[in-house]
Amino acid sequence: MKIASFNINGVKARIEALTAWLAGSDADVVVLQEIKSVDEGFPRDHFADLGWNVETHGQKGFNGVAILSKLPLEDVARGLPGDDSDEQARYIEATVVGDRAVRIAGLYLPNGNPAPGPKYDYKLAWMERLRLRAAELLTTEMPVVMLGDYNIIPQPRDAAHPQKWVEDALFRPESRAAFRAIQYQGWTDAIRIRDPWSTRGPFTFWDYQAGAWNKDDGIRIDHLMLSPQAADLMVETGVDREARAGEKPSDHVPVWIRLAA
DNA sequence: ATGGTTGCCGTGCAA
Repeated sequence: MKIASFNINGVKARIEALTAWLAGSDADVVVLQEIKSVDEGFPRDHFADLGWNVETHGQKGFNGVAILSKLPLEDVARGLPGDDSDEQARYIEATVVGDRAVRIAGLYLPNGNPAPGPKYDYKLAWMERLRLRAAELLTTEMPVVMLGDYNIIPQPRDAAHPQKWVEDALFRPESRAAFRAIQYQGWTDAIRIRDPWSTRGPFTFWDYQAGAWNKDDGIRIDHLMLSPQAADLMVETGVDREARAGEKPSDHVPVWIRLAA
């Protein structure tokens, strides 16, 4: 079972690029972030005609997450638990049954800039809710893949120029500590352990501004976090870097994992 | 150091 995450930065603006990438990938399950669409506006029929089951958790104008799956999706849950007053659409879960049942948690973690400030406070509060949900997911002892745009640069080697990010919400100590607090519950950072001694990258995001892609001025903020039961099934993982060079690209590229499930 | 881009929607905001 191949599982991917792709922050597409607008599903309607990206429908051609996304369709082309899906056709060239053999992904079975894809979580999307920043669909920037309400549920009714999502081009559901377009993807259904291509054989995808579609579950969305959308919002007007910004945010919004979705799951596309070739396999049936069961027990779909929308929204991150822990704050009924939170209106932002950033989290969706579902179970995919291949050879094994795998719980998928697709997330779009708040950016948090400018920091400090209310947006940073929201980011950290959201991460505390995610920590609690992640702990619950581990107790199921299922293979769980918790993946998406975390908006966290875990370590200096995850940025081309880490000194540029020291004041940024993606790299501030509190953000990184909150990420570690989740990771050290027992989650495996699939892209990092693919090349554990890398001193630079791989990157998953390059800003549209200032020629960041041409200078390879990237950061690694899209992550695949695996429960122990999922990590045991891991056979391959990758970053589809070439997607950033295509026509009308997203500023993120897909990250993926293949499980023996 | 500064300025640099894109998407949603029809303007300023979010990233």
